This record gives sequence, structure tokens and C-alpha cells, in this order.
Amino acid sequence: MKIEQTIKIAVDAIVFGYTNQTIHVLLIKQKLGQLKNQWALVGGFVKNGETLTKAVKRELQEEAGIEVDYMEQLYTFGDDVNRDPRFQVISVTYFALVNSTNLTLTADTDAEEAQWFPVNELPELAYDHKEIVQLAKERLQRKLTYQPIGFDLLPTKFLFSDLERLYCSILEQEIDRRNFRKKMLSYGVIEETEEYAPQKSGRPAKLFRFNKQKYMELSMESSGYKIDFV
Amino acid sequence: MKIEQTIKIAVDAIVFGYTNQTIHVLLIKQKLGQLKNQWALVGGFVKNGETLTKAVKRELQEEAGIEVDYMEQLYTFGDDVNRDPRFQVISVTYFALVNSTNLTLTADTDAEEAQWFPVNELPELAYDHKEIVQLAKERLQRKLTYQPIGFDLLPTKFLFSDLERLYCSILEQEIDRRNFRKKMLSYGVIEETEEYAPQKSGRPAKLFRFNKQKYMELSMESSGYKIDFV
DNA sequence: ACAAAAGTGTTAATCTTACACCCATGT
DNA sequence: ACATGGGTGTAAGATTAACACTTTTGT
Repeated sequence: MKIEQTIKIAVDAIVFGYTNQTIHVLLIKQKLGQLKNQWALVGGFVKNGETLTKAVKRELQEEAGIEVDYMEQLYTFGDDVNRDPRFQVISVTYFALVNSTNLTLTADTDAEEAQWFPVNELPELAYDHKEIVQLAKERLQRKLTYQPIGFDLLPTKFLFSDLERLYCSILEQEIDRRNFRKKMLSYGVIEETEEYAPQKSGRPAKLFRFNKQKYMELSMESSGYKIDFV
Repeated sequence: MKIEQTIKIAVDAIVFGYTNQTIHVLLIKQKLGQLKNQWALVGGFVKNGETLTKAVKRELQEEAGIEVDYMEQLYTFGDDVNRDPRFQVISVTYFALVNSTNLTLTADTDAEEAQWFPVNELPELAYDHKEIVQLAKERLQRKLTYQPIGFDLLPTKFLFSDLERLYCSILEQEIDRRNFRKKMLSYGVIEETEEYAPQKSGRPAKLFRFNKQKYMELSMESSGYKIDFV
């Protein structure tokens, strides 16, 4: 069998982080090539013999010095033959989340500059990356309602109010505080710690922790985890 | 920039059809190559300049002479470097449905033989295709509950009882006939026709039709379509 | 004492589930 | 008249949605 394929395979990562009560996306400023100075997603070509997952993790490390806390495949873009102006590139994109304690970036080549951008204030993006981010945003919204991925955006111990603000900011809607807490706690996957976080003002708040173990048990038996609001 | 990539890109399609009250998967018997006589999914390498979607449609036409009624990307397999024993191949897989009036297969090269298999009685499959089918089956199950894709497996006009059996067979569970009908009709996306289908025995049954228009309107405003049962 | 955020329950409305008998036809 | 599958309603239970005051701290 003869195959003369010249199509290239790349991976790109859409990494979400949560700081200042806002969802952010990780972007890289291209310092080389014809797209110099444009912002783009972390990504690059897959090496021979490398798996897709490894390629993404390598790029994340190389371009931003970051390790993510959650990652899953998002979509493969290959229906616009000219999405990369140089030649035909198919991009397998990944959706990733980082815990807000691990947000520090350190691009280790000086070919790039990595930076967090609030998801609603993105600069112009190279290639079709705007479209990719949009898709990722929708995935994040939907996923949040049926899987406990919000916890991968928060520190291990967090305030209930932060969790709530996280949901508000991702889902872009108001949430009833009492109903939210009631429902969240009803699944038994969040536990109180004995610690309190001092607030700038107001009553001190208990810190909570996500119990992954409990969630696993829950999802085995019932698959009934669902957090959605009107 | 130098890129010496030797990884190949393939597409594979998991096509579901519904006959004899059972979900079937379309398979191809390899008549050439080292995997001769093994059953596999429809698929092949992407040509230079070809989009992914076009590649899948071309393969479906070439290998089975079929046009599908619904298609979406499923997943890209590339984390097992040896999934193809010959060389590194990344496969972008597609999930497809054919209307049960369009099931006729006509492989137009004699390199292959196309055949429908009941999803629970599959032969040994080549490569990692068993895993792919499994993933597709799960997607079909989940998708059925929040999108009206069941209608792409039935003729334009269908019996309510067929729709119900379709859901039973895909979701692998019993369904209360009254509650199912009530809920389905409550969305207003299914309309009665004036026609009756003569039954082998028993009371003649009305034929129904899916109103895509209505569904679009519904999903614009509320996104509240959900068909799930315990 | 007041400002600021945390914490907490009840009720009405809606949706879901469970369940059994009559209907229209062909033989 | 009987066998076969089609067609229909109701009531109890569960879930969701709406809603406002008290608590604890710092200033």
C-alpha cells in the first residue's frame, strides 16, 4: 500500500484557569514565524512515535511550563483545508483545566510568552483558534452540569461562595445561593473541613473539600449527579 | 520550520442502522492486505487536500455505496502508537446513522464486502475497532436522551411503537409505554399523520412524523428536550 | 452600631413514576 | 369470539423553584 500523505498533525490545548473570580484562557504570543506577535493556543506538531496526549503535555510544558489538572480531548479540526496558511494541518484539540493554585507560567524557551486572558476579553487569535476557544467554552459549560470538573479549577480547600461564583461565571447566570448549596451538599461529594478562611470583611467561612472517592461511588451506582439551574 | 512527520491520518466511520428491531453496525470484510478476511469499520486514509468529512463520505461511498443521514465526529484515536501494526496511524472516527429505508449496501469495488451486524453480535474486529464501536454505542445512548437523533434511524413516517422499541433497544431498558408517549408528544416535535399502517394483527396504528422545524424552535428557546427513564 | 459576607428552611408548583383497562382490527 | 397490538388517564411521590431573615466577624 502506498500512501503519499503530506497532511501534518498538530495538537492544541485550551487551558482554563480561574483567578479573580473570572475564567481565564492560556495563550501564547508567537515570537517566530510569519504569525509573529499574534496570540494563539498552546500547541504544536506531533512527533513521530509520540502519542497525542504526550504531545499536548510536552507542548504545555515547553511553551508555558505548566502541568494541568484535568485534560480531555475536545475535537479534531480538519474540515477547513486552509486553516493553517502554510499547509494542510489537522489539529487534535484538548480541553484542560488547572487548579487555581497552579497558575504560574514559565515559558522555558524565550521563543514564547505565555499569559492568562479573561475568557471574555480575548485578543485577536491566530488560525481558527477563536472558534476552538468558543467550542471549549461550550464544553466547559455543559460539562460543569454533569461532572464535578469545577473542583479542578479551585484549590483543594475552597469556600462555598467561591464554588458558587465559579459556577455563576462559567454558566453566565445567577444562581440561588440556598438551592445551590442544598443540591451540592445533597450528593455528599463535598465535605466540610474544620478550617475557616478569614474574610476581608464579614463572617468567617468554612473551607470545603471535594471528595473524589465519594463521587466515584456515586457515579458507579446512580449516575445521578446533575447541577443545573434556570 | 522543518517537520518530518511520518504519522498517517485515517478516518473511520461507525454507522448504525435499525432493522428487525435491532441496532446494527456496518462492517467491511478486508479482502486485501495482511488483515485479509478480518472485519473492520469503514474507513481509510485521508487524501491530500481532502477534508476529514469528505474523506469519510468518500469511504462510505466507495466501501459500502451508502450515504448516511446523520454524521458527527466521535473521537480521535492516537494514544496507542501501535494501534495499526503497519505504522503509526491516527484515526479520526465518525459516528453516523442511516435511516432504515436507506440500508442497502453496494460495495462498488470487489475489494470489500459490506454487511450489517447486530450491535450485540459483532465478529472479531481488526485494529482497535472494538473499542471504537463501544465508544460509539455509549455516545448513541447518551445522545438519544438529549437530541432527537432516533428519527434518523427510522423511516420518515413511523409507528410510535417502533420509536419506542428503538429507544428500548438502544438504551437496553424497559420503557413505560404511556409515559414515553406522553413525554415525546409533550415537546410537540412529533406530529400525527392521517395515515395508518396495517398491522399483521391487532388495531391499525397511526403513522407519525418528526417535525425538525419545531425541534429547532424548541431548542432555540429552551433547550429543554430530554428523554430519560429509570 | 453598622457594614459585609456566611449561613440556613419552608412552601407551592412542577415533573416523574407507577400502574390497568378499553379499542380496533384480522382470523 | 378471541387474539393481537394500539391507545389512553390519574394519583402519589419526588424534585425544583422561589423567597428573606439571622449570624458572625471587622471596623
